[in-house]
Amino acid sequence: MSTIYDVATLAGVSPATVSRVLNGIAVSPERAQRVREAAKELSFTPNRTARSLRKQHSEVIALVIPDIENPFFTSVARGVEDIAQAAGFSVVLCNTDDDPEKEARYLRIAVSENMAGVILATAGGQADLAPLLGRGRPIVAVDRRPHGHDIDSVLLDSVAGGRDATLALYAQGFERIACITGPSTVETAERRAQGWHEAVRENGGDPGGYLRYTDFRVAGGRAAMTDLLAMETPPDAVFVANNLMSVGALQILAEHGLTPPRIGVAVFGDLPFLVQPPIGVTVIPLPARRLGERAASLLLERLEGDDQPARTLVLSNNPGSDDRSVT
Amino acid sequence: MSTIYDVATLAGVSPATVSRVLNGIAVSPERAQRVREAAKELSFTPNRTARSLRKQHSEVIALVIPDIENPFFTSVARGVEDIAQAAGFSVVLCNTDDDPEKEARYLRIAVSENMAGVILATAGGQADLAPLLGRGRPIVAVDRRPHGHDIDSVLLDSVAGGRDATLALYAQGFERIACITGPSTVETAERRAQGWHEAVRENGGDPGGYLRYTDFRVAGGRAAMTDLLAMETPPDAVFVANNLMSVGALQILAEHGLTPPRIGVAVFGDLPFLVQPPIGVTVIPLPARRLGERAASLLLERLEGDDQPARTLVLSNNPGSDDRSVT
DNA sequence: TTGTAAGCGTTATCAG
DNA sequence: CTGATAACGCTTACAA
Repeated sequence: MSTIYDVATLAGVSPATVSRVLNGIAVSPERAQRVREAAKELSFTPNRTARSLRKQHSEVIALVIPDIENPFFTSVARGVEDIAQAAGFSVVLCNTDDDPEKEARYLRIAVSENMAGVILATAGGQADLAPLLGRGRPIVAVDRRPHGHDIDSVLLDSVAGGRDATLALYAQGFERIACITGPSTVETAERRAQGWHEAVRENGGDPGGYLRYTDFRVAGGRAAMTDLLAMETPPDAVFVANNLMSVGALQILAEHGLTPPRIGVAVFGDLPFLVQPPIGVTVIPLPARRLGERAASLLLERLEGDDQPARTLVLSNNPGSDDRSVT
Repeated sequence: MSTIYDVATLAGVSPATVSRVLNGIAVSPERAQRVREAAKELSFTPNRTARSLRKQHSEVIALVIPDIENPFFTSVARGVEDIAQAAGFSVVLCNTDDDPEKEARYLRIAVSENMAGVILATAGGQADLAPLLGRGRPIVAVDRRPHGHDIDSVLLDSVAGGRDATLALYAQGFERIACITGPSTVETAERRAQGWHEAVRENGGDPGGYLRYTDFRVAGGRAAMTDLLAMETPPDAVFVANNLMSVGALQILAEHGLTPPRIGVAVFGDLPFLVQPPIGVTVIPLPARRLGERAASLLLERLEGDDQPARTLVLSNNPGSDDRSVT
C-alpha cells in the first residue's frame, strides 16, 4: 500500500535514507528514529518483489522433494525450515512426486522467481542445474545427489545402512534374505540394495532372485512383498530399503499371518506413526531432521559468499558415531 | 540471463511485441513465430519477479498450515497442489507449528511477496487478514475458519463427526465415554468435543471429568490417555478428535494391555500409515485431499475475478452423502 | 551522512 | 497490429 516514498515524505527524509534504515546502513540516529516512526505510522511493509528485482535475488529458498507425504521428507523439511527461518529466509516446499518433469518445472520457477538458492532431493532423472548454477545460485543436494554436478551434498550412508540391516538379519539366524528397494533410477535405492548384496555375499548367501525394485511407497512395499511370498522358495527374511515400503511389506506379512520372528524384517529408516513398536523388526533410524538442518546450513554459507570447493557430508546412521566429511 | 529486449532484438521486433506473444495477446502469426524461435534460441525464461512487480501480483499461492508433519495436512496440500498446478500457479507451503506468531509472519510475507492468494488453516489465534484483504488478495479458509472474517471456507463437519463417532461407541455398548480433543483455542477441537458432548447428553451419559484438551499431536494423545486411565473411575471408551492424537492414545492403551473391544475407541480422521487396520477401532475417514482441491478451486475462482459473497462449503465426512453448501 | 537519479525486467498506455 | 515510453518499488552508485 505505502512505499518508501510515503515513509520518506512523512519522515522528512529521502527515499534512500529510508532504504538505508531498513537495511541497517549507517544513518544518523535521530533520522533513523523518525523513519522508524513514520514506517510504523503507515504500517509500511517493504515490497520484497521490488527488492528482489533490484537485488537480483529474493530471500526465499526452494526445498524440492520427491514426496511430501513421506514423513522422512517432512522431517527434512522441518530441519531446513528451522535453520532458514532463523537466518531470515523463507522456505517454499516443492513436491515433485518423483517426476523429473515436475522437478524441472520447479527448478525453472526457482530461476524465474529469483530464488536465493535451492535444496534438492532429486527425482532421479538427470536434473539440469545449469540455469541455476549459471546465475550463481547455490544448490545443495540432500539425501540424493544429482548426476554430473559437483555441488554441496548432505547424504546418508545408504550402502552401510543396507549392509548393517542385512547383517543384523544374518545375526538373527536367517539365511534367505530378500531385498525390497526403490526405483532403480534412484541412487539411494541402488546403494541400499548394494549394501544388502555385499552382506549377502559376505555370508556366502545367494542373492539370486531375491531383489525387488519398486516405488518407494506403501503400495510398492505391498506389491514386492506379495511377489516375494509367491516364490517357489520364499525368503525367510527381508531387508526393506525405506519407511513407507516397510509399512506395505509388514501389512502383507500380517495378512499372511507372518510376523517376526517367524520372518526376519529389517528396515532402513524410522517407521512412521506406529501404534506399537514393531516387535522383532530391526530398524535403522535416520537423522532426517539433522539432514535438513545441515543442508540448510551449507546453503546459508554459500549465500553468504563462501566459495570453497563442493563439500559432501555423510551423516552417520548410527547416533553414536561421528559424521563423515568427504571432499 | 536474457531479457525480452534480447529476444526482441533477435526477432527484429519491439519488446512490447515479445511481451504480447508471451501473454497470448494478438500478434501477427509470422512475427509471433519469429519471437518464439528467438526465445527458444536464447532459452529465454521470463523474469517472474519483474512481471510480479509490474502486475502487482505473482503466480504463487501460499498454503499456510499448522503442522506439516501431520498426514492430514500433507494430503490437503496434495489436493491444493494438483488443482493449482493445473492452473499454472505454484504453491508454497508454510508451516506455522500452530504458532500464531509464525502464522502472522507468513501472512506478512504473502503480502510483501505479492502472492496471488492464500489458503489458510489458521493456528487459532486471531489472524490479521486485513493487509491481504485490503490489497484485494483472496483468502480461502480450509479446515479451520479464522475469527471475524467473512471469507470463503471449506470445512469438515466437526460437530457431526464427534457426534457420530461417540454414538457409534454407545451403539457398541460402552457407557463411560471420554473425549480427547485439541487445544481449546482451535475451533475444530471445540466443535468435535461439542459433538461428543451432544451424543453423551442424548444418551443420558455424564460428560463430567471425561473431557481432555491437549495438543493435536502424538504426544498430546499419549498424555491425555494416560491421564484418563489414572482416574478413579476411568472411561470404558474414548473418542479421539484427530489422527495423531489417536496414535498416541492407542500406544498408551497397548502399553496397558488394553485393546478394543476391552475398551472402545473412535477416531475423527484416518489413522496414518498403519501396518494393520486397527481392529475394533471406529474410524471416521476424512476427505483431506478433496478439502484441498475444493479450497484451491474456490481460490482460483476468486483470482479470476469472481466477486460473489463469501461461500462456505462443508464436505461430508460420509463418502456417501453430498457436500453441503452454506451461504 | 545524505540526496539525486539511474536502473532491475516486465506490462500497460497511448499514439501511430 | 505495432512501437515508444512510462511506470511498478526498491537499491545503489555517484555527488554533494
